[in-house]
Amino acid sequence: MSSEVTDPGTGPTGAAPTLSEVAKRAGVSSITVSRVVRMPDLVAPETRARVEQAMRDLGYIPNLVAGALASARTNSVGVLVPTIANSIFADTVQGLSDKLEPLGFSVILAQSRYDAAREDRMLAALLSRRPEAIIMVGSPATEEGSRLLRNARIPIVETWDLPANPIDAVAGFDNYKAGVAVAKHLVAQGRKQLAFIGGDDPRGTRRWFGFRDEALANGLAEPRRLILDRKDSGSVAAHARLPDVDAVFAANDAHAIGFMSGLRKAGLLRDGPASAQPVAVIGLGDLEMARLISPTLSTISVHGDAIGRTAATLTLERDGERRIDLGFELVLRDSG
Amino acid sequence: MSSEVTDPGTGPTGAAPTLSEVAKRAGVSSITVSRVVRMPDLVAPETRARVEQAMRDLGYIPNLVAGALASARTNSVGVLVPTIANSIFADTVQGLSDKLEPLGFSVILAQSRYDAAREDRMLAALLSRRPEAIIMVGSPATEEGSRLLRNARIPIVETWDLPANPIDAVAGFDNYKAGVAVAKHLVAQGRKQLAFIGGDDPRGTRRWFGFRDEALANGLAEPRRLILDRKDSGSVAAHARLPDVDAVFAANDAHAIGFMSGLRKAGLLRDGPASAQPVAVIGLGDLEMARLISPTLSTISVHGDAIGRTAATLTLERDGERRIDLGFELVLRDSG
DNA sequence: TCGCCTCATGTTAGCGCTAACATTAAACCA
DNA sequence: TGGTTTAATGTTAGCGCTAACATGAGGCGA
Repeated sequence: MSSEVTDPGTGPTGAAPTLSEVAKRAGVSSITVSRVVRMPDLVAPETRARVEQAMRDLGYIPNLVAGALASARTNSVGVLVPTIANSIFADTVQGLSDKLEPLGFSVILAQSRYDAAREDRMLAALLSRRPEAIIMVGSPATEEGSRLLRNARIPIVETWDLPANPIDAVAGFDNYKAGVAVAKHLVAQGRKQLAFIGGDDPRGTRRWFGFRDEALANGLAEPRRLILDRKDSGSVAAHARLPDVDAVFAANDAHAIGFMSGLRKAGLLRDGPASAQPVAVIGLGDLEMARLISPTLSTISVHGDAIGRTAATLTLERDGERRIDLGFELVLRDSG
Repeated sequence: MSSEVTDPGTGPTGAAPTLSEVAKRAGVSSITVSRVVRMPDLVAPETRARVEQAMRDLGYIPNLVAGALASARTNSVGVLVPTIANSIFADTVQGLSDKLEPLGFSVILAQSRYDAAREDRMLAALLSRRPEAIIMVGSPATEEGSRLLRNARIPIVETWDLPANPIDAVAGFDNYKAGVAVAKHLVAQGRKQLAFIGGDDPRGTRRWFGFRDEALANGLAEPRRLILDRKDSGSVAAHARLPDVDAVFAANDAHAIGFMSGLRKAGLLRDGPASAQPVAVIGLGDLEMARLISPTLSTISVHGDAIGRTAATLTLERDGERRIDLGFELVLRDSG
């Protein structure tokens, strides 16, 4: 009851208060304070109350850096994405972080910017923080990156694809099949001159291969492939470079919408249904926008947040299936 | 020249190799290895080469957790955003991380999900990792959060707004003025029945006040304010709840585009210029999409990535102006 | 030749915490 | 009653690294 106020708090004078300062103030040993923080059930209620009061008095905030070193558990996961801005990967980061934060894990975020050297640097930087797992979009671009991850002896989750020889766990979908599905649909619609626009990153390329192979398998001419620079704002101009095509698969919704904008300028966009479109456009990602614009965008819907949540689960559970195919859906609307 | 291969690498057998294992293999003391990692210039070239070889042999990855504890420098910054998915805050995170990663800082990311209690928990979680600075969107929602940050004695950067009494530094713009600018423009266009749609978070509310005050100051009726749930997919339905309005300011581009979709269904959207629109629509954020859809979206353009970069600079430089107004621009296109 | 400086490397102690193993007192039981 | 369990707390050592302060060898000017 009587709190022995020997010192009214070191206050925000000097450095942050430590466990042992709290311990001294509460008249217990530091390990008892540590227990109050981590396993309060092991401490008698009165002692606990005294310690909690001391923590409040001093404004104690546990130092997880020291705790991590002592316990060899950092309670953090490293997350590597190509980019976080304007990208569907943000959904994945949100999904995994929603799952991990309540469990006391922190997310250390790094961006590779689609640059293999930077990716390796970021992987090394992440690993030097000793995360308990690494979740990344795609697979390491270099042998060196792969080696780093293999030697780390922690759960590694590759996402957004289904690599043939994963390092450890996988949560993604089959990008090749996505390309196939789009081509199949366009062929069924009677389209003849197909084209693919998008980047040349591994996943985009896999989509392209599926798209092309299926077109060829159906007796169509080899589709054109337009590799757009990442900054190539929405590929508005792409249409000029693709005369005569009657169907386009864009590697993401932003490119698709940009392309549609080019079509509109050329008078080749209708507000009617897919069958009325001179040029069919299919995107990938299923942004919220896709169903709000006119004509509504047909697209391959992938569950970015589910990928994140699944990846989080895979980092936490070491056993069970380590290769989760979250699939995709071809959502047909008015654009193609 | 002759590398004395006493032990061909502990290999990926047991735990990660430590500084002193590298030291033993290279025949130096651990501090020398530490120097090779951190200040290579202080080490003689031959010694350095020997140490580097040992590091390679063992696959040594420095343990920054231990280094941080010993040096009291974590080389990390905590970043708190309301949400990262589908949000313009992703630009800010990208901006700051692009600036900080090359300097060896890691980004620890946390989401508050617009929840004050979660925000406080996340702030405490971030601080327990002893970041060297905290960058957050907005200001702490609670007194407790504020106190935590004030006591942390590290640079704190509040962004996306210009709070009257910032904790430390600020990089943002005046949300109130943004609302004023939009109302002013709509009034000049001859619009009479204004409405505001968006969330009721602090920044959205500030925009609303500016918007309302300016409308009233111009003799218009008090604008309607429709508070949308965050999940309220694009506010397609909002139009039904706002009959008779002839101008709408949406707190973000997604809401604006959703509202336009509702207008289109109601036959109230033209492909012509702003003057031809029965209902003017202005967004905020200037997503890439804004200029690709039809009609193109008029919007308040804010520089999310510049906010991030500026925030990063403010964490690194303790002196100089600590309140940076990045401004905004009213970008007029065809929607209003 | 001596004192002094510089360069390269080493020694020592400790960052703030936790794992693992005491220790003590009370509770329990046959 | 004495041994054994259980609950509550403490002691000790050390996680892997770095700051701060030695140490020693060689260079160098007078």
